[in-house]
Amino acid sequence: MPSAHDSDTPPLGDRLGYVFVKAAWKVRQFYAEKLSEVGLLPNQHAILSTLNELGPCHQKALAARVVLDPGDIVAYLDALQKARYVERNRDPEDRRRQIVSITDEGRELLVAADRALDDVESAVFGAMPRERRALLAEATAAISALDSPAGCGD
Amino acid sequence: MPSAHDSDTPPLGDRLGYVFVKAAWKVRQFYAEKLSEVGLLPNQHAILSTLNELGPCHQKALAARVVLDPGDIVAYLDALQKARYVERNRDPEDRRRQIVSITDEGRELLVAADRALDDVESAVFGAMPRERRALLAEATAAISALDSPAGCGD
DNA sequence: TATTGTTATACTCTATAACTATA
DNA sequence: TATAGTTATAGAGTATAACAATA
Repeated sequence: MPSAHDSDTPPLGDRLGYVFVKAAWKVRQFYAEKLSEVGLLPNQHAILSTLNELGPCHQKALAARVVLDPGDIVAYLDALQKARYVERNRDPEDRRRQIVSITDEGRELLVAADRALDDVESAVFGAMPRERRALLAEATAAISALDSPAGCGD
Repeated sequence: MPSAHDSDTPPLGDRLGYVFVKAAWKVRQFYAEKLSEVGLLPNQHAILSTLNELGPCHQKALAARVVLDPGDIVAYLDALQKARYVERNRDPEDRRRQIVSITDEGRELLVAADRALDDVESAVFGAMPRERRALLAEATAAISALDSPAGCGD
């Protein structure tokens, strides 16, 4: 079998990491589709949700929390600010900084967005047996906690 | 509490889908970093691996299998062909089509790439007990099998 | 098939302004 | 004060990736 794979080259479907990433990509698409119904990108929802959770905060802290490049958050905030979902105000204590806060309109939109996302979550994960869902949560938490795979950062 | 979230707007970290996607993104970055050591992009590895698994096939079939837009696979194949990792030959039975096949050099590179990915896989998932890994594979497969979340495509 | 263009995302580099510390 | 160094933000530019329209 000249072109068949051997044990050194497993099919992509046999790689747990590959199917894991593929499944997550699908979930993300479901999120994105749902969020587009309320006119939000996933990252914009993450920003609104984080602002609502933390309260007003500096752009840098916000970028760190939502794991966005500080150079990229500007455009997201520009769009959200233009639509009046967030406000930016100079910090009077350090005028280099902007304090970003969610507006009442932003909070309204966030509620609608989260309601929509609840549908996705329950559709994707709600059908699973409880133990399977718990396992998935555990496994993802363990992976998120990895700094860099051991034997990978050499 | 004017800015605190209520039950309608859970923190992002409480959404299983969100942490799932975030963990998978991390895994994908590990893959990408490792693959860059052998000079491959993730999609290029997927192409080589698929060609090795399926044998020579048409670009369209290849694109469908690796879930790439037929209009995007061209550039990946151009690069792989230039580096002699794949060959493109006109199908004698339908000279509009190209038959793509992996070369011996391509297969060598694939072996090296897969060996590198094995390191990532074992670092990320190797710590899990075998049964748990199997369950995780099941859970992700179930998600991948979803067409569109029920109650989502209305 | 291939080309072209658009969008989303991610990263890098540079510029500007404002702060801090020190001579 | 003046100067140097740092920080927060902004903007330009590049790269991967997914997708749409058309040749």
